Amino acid sequence: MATISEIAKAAGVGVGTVSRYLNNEPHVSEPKQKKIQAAIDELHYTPSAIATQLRSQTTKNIGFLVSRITNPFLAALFDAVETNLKARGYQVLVSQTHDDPTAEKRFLDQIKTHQLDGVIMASVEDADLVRQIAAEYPNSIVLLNEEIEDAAIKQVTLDHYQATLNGLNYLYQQGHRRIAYATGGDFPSLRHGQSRTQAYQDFYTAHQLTIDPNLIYPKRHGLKDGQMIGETIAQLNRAQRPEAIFTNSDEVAMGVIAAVQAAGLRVPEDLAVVGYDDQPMAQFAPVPLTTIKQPVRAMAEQAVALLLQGLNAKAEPVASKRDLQLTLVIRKSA
Amino acid sequence: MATISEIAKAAGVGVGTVSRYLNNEPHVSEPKQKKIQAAIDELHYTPSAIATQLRSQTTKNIGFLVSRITNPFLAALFDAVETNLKARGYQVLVSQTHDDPTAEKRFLDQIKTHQLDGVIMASVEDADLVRQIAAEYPNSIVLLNEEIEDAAIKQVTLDHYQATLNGLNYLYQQGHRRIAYATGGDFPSLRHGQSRTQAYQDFYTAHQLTIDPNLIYPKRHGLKDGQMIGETIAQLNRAQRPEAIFTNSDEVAMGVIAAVQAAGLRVPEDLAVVGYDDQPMAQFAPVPLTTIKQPVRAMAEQAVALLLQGLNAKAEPVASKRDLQLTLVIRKSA
DNA sequence: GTGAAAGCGCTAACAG
DNA sequence: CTGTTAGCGCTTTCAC
Repeated sequence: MATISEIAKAAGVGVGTVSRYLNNEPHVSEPKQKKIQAAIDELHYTPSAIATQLRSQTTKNIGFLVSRITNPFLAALFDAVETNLKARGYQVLVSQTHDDPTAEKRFLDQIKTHQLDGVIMASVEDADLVRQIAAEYPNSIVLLNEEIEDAAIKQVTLDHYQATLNGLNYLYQQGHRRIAYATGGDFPSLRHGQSRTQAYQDFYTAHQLTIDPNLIYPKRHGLKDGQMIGETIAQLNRAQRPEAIFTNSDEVAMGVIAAVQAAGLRVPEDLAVVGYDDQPMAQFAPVPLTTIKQPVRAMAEQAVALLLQGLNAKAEPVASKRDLQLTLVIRKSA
Repeated sequence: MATISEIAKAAGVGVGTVSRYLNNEPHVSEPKQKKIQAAIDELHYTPSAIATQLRSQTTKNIGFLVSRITNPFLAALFDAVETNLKARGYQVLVSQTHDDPTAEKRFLDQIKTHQLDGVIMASVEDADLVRQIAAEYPNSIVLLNEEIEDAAIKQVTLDHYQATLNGLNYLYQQGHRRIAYATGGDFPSLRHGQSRTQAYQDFYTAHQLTIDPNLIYPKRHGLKDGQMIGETIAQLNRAQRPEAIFTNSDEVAMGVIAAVQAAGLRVPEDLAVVGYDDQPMAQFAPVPLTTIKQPVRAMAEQAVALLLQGLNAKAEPVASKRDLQLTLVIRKSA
């Protein structure tokens, strides 16, 4: 594997000149340019990125952390982030936690070892750890799709509280009073979904209704989980059964729909269902899904801008908050 | 940011000793170990991964190339690959081509610049380029979900020909004779899908049927594409309309189902549909999908083993071919 | 056991 | 314009 000094020798010039030529700097005479290029071609030379990284103390690598990329919403988020970052000359490294905090820790360690210039976290397992690392490297971390109560942490924030309220109120307008709620994490979660859960509680209070604890499904976020919830609901008798369910992800919603339909219930007549995210699949569900659309592109853009403005001195403009609207998309399921 | 020599100085030892300590090598006396550890703690030292990489000429980074990670099947493949590789101490870097050959080229360049120890390609845009790079770095590239006619290229191969034939024969047994075919790429593609397409042609020949060119849909692989195909089919009159359609991915199949159902046709009575991949979503489709299941885990394992055996001297056993079965999963759509 | 020193391949500062 | 040199932080001989 040829090195820069071999090229220098072969071209009969100094290594500095080769370096300058490689980096398109001025002050390299025509004849030497030709000789250098000839040497490069002949020896099949390719500069070593690692050496450059060591020199420049920067890798141009950004880490992206997710619980699992098979979650379509997270995949869409990654898609947008990667496209964005690649266009700016960065490579993206993906790590999945599969809900394991140690995986998150190992991931974050890479910023300490300088393998990563920065990270975008679309999942967080251990909020305290994140706070701690963020305190040490405030410019290298940004949260996307997760929010932590901490002004010092860069994060993309959306008004999930209001969006949830909108969804719930829509259901209310349709005449539903017994509305079940399937959270994405634990209930109440300390982070993601906290504001959604808060909205659920406030909604009940505002309408002077009482929450039926049996209608809270603090399950995980998969299709299978939704299916289990749907089966549970289908077994309830008429009085116990909720009239509608607000879920925290389209996947859960689709699982619910499949299960209740299999049990002979109709959607939305017997059970109205509202999803969250507006995944592409949502409109192709057995009953097109009413859901809350997240502005994936804008979210990714803002996350990237937030991160890059911390890495580079030259501040990039951060996407405006105005683009970060969550909107209720009404379809046939509710 | 503390460096190893600062630690050495603080601990009153030589850098070599610190390095040995860090790497758990023997020959470091107890007292020095303590002093070194104390210095490390005090200065918050973390070794620089880049320097180690430059020294060792290896990054422990593997690249994974896909057209787009939002394709659920590719996401599942990545999930399996990443999990596998992480367990072996490697980090995975994802690049999406979005069907752009230049993106593929930039990606492959990283193996020349030694940013990546190796790559797994789950998509290939320019087969010639891949052949060329693979010839140069035979140990650093493995193909997954793509096959290129070239014995010198490491790749995970499956019998798509037979699987396609099985799917088609199943449709034949159900009494269908006019069977449409939606390929994943161009028809005939030179790579992926080539064997599937070949099977389609051979199937027609074997049953002494004639292929109706109008029943070939050489579209791309998304939900939207499937939807368009479905709309096209729905507009055909009874005589022109196919009785069944064999698609090259579940996404396309689901798009087709949604569109024909929307147009008032019944599945499978008016149109039987067979998918490919057996994505999780497939069983939750409006009509649970008959499809061909790909052994994702085993495929990923074999790809990783194939790659690692090339990178390390110590040969890892490659997963057996026997696990790489494609199986027809019969559900309600056909 | 352990310190000193020589690089890994590149860039940037400094003389000419 | 351009060659030389000094590191970036780490590992690995090689003596002592």
